[in-house]
Amino acid sequence: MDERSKADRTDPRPDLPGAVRVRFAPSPTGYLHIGGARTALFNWLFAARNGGRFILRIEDTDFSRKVEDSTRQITSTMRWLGLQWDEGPATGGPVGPYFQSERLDLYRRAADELKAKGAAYECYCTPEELTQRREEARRLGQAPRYDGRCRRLTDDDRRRLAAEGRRPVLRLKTPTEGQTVVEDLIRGTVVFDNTILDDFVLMKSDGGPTYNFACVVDDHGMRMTHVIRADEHLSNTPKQIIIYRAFGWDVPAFAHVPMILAPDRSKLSKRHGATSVEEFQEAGYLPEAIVNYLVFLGWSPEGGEEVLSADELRRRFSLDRVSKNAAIYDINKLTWMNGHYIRTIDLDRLTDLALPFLARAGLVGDPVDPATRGFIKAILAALRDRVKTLGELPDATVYFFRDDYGFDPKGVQKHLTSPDAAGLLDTARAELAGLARFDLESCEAAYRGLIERLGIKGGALIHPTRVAITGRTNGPGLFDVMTLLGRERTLGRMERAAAVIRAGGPWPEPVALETPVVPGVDASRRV
RNA sequence: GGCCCCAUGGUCAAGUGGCCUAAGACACCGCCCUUUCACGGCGGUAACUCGGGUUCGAAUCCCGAUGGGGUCACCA
Repeated sequence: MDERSKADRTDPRPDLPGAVRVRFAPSPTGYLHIGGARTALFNWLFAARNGGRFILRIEDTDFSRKVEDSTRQITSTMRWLGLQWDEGPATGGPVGPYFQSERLDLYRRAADELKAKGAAYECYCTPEELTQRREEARRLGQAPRYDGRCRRLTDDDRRRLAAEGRRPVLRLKTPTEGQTVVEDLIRGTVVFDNTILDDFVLMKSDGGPTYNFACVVDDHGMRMTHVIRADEHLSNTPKQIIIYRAFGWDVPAFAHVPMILAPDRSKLSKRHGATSVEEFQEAGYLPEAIVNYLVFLGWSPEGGEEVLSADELRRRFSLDRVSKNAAIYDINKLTWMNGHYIRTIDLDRLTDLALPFLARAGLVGDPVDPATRGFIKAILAALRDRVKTLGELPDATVYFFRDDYGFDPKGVQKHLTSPDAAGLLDTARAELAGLARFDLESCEAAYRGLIERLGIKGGALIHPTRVAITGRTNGPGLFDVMTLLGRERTLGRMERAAAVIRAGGPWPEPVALETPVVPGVDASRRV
């Protein structure tokens, strides 16, 4: 039993701010994985809830080439989500550097310390030899473990082997009996038999640390009080605890959060479609929706609420309400939640968020002039509860920006083919033309009056008009659309439609827009 | 395969021995609202993996089986 891994342990470094210190330690793979984002979120929330600090550390010991770009990508996405770190890249902090690639001397010194203590030793076995022995063990049905033969090397042996040109690795002398116990804040007590461990590698022959070693040296060096990470690391934990013990260091508290799985219950990977938050960002999901959705994947509040703001979350998050079972992420629910945020956030903010999507589709300039911005804001007010992602905006709004919008064949068929449709449009157009003011109330009053006089159903006039001026059968209320378009464009479109009806077609095809599509996202939503 | 974790509806989940003839949300179906599509409202279909225990009583505790997942590198 390790008493030191209890949650209520004291701060090992009172001189550092925050009693609680947690970290998110991604490797720079080029994007922020959805699972990583949730791990980061849980850490961030835990720190906030406990008045602690959230540290970002980049685990780039094996990603020499594109570290900078990847880091930029990850940090910018984290900022976009609102997960600001207290210490880390760009912000710095008292226990940096926050890139593992810049901490090599720290690992080397730590390695020397273990070697001096006799807790670790050099091993000159080559990868080829090890692979060979592993295969042989497998063939004999034995566990492929390193046999510890280099533990017994003499100084002469080492000189000789080095003279052969062999570069050694550093291995830890692991206990051959007993048990290592992980007191996990989420899983409870987890016991591992030490016999399953072999003398694993701490430092590679190129002088770099292995993951487990770097992780321990850094978590200790950065004074982490809690290590909150994905479940897949649970089986690494006994190794890490043994490293802490070899140094004589305090062990932090561990909390292994359940994994996020793909719909087929396997580990989330690229073949499942969208796996990075950047992809969702591009498809028009809002950060608050992603955060809200992600936190509910594995955590639930005491009340039955489903929608909580980040501030609320920061006040209420707790590790003891994190569930133990892996969760499958459901794009449907995320999309629903996104729709919820689209229709409830501040309209000006929604407008700002929408702008880039419209610009990318070529519907508006970038930047937009104030008048256009106002126009877009008004459109959004009428349209916001009809879209679930920002990515749908270009298609849903084309006809406000262009006159070459296409006509839905079914809509035309249904509402613009009857012989008197053209006449009806003409009559209505004349009515609208005579209006003193072209506002929502006047338009509606005019139409209601006309409908009454003609003795027809509202839809008989409203539907044809809608298809004529928008090309489609759905959208905001007709009078909203009319006033948004203005008198001139409304009347012009009605006149043009009447002409096409009389000519018997043809009706323009829908224009092609560049709409960002996330693989796997759109497909599964279109049910 | 060894080791470890997990197991309530299609999905996320509440539930910590009696309040469970098991909440809520998404999705789905129906109805209502309505000029369309949405939004919203109302209602419905749908679950405690199985087998043993413990107990007066088990979704809740224990054991086993089954299933799913993770992990077993000089990757992180």
